[in-house]
Amino acid sequence: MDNLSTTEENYIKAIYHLQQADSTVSTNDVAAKLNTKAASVTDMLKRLNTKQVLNYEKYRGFSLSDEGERVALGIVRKHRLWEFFLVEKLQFGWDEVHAIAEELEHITSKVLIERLDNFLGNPKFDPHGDPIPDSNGKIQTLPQINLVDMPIGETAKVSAVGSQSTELLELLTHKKIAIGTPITIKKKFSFDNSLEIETYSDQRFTISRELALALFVTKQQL
Amino acid sequence: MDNLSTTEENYIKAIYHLQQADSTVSTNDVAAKLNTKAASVTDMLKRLNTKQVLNYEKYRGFSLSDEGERVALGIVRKHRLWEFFLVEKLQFGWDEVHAIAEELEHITSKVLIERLDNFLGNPKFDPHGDPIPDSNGKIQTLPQINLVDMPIGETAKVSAVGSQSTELLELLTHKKIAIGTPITIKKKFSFDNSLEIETYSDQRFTISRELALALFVTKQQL
DNA sequence: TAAATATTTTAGGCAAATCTAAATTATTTA
DNA sequence: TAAATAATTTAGATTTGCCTAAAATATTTA
Ligand SMILES: [Mn+2]
Ligand SMILES: [Mn+2]
Ligand SMILES: [Mn+2]
Ligand SMILES: [Mn+2]
Repeated sequence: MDNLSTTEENYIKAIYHLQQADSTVSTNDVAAKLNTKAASVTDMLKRLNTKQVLNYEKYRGFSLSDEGERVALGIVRKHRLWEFFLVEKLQFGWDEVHAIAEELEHITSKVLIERLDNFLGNPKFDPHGDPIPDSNGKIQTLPQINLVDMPIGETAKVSAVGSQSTELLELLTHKKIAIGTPITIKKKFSFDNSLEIETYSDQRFTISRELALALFVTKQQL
Repeated sequence: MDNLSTTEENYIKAIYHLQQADSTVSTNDVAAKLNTKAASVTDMLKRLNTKQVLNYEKYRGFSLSDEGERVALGIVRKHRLWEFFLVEKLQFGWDEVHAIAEELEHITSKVLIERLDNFLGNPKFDPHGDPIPDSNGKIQTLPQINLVDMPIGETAKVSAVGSQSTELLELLTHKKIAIGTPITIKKKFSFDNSLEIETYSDQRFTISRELALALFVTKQQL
């Protein structure tokens, strides 16, 4: 059920992520995500169907098989563990690691990834707050909500970011907000939908709606 | 001068290593090293010639261009740094790392390898004792000799091994010999060409000619 | 040096992954 | 519901990397 090419793995992962966001995924969705053409996607869908990782009926749609999902989770696991390594051990910024992890996720050694996991202390979340599947493909999901949906007076910890852009990282670094930072909503201004928040006892300031939309929080401990 | 495929990189590295061992390299040599066929090698030689990494004239021979050598040293650098990482940080045995490094050496990020180098403490030699080229492609060569060529009474440190087999590793582990271990030649037996050696003050024993041939030593400090 | 042998290259073909353009099928809209 | 539009698939090419068999060239040997 293995011996998949890097290209096939990238398709499987793309379909997995698209399915997470919206259970019905189209040929065009995949083409857009992978910067390729619909005709190329159709070719690949037929191959993935033959390889049993996809259930595909032409013109009717497709979805990952159980085996396909297992494969996808394995790639996601590798991607996120490598991202964690790059940020924690090699001092990369979270905005720099995605492209590198996109290559590292295809290194095939099974034992390598298990040892890397141990070396890193078996992290449960990557630098963007996304959960790292365990070796069985189990994902520890956090009950997280968008910061704009949190009621006034409540406190929760930043658990994930909705974007990996350099611009967001720059802003968060400047405001000393990171994954794990506790945030309390102090006030909401309806004029521009900005929010007044408190991070530590002495840190109280206003953030834009755009920024709040890019932050997810949870009351669970990370 | 970049955008080389993994396959092209593997050919360049193979030609580099073959040139190190013997300055004239044949099509068949490359085919043997890469487990492929002479006709495939010829195809690739033409492509590498077009890409300026190889000087090639049909039926007359070929050799890496300066640019080709630069590329080769970059791949060797990545290969050996990753091997060092696998052994030092992830507790792999030296006999397990080659295949994994064979994949990792093709990860493209320039900054990744520089940060990895720093993270590892800028090692000069890989787990097999082979020198790691610096970021400019400079190699720190040690004046090393084969253990069988060392005179009686002299002491030197193990600097490299001539094989990466599990069998050799098992034997060296059992005899407590590693890269850096000082060895003194005590006696040579002409009957079977075995050698009596001393490692630490209280460790004195005989090794076979086969084992001695697999060990290289240097008087310089590692 | 001429024949035998070995090496290298060419010819022709195949599979993976991609593309554009055209055809087919599904969905929307009037 | 029929036409228009959108989505998907097919047809036919291209590039990379590889193969086998045959041809060309180089080297060795008698
Ligand atoms: Mn990828
Ligand atoms: Mn991530
Ligand atoms: Mn390789
Ligand atoms: Mn090595």
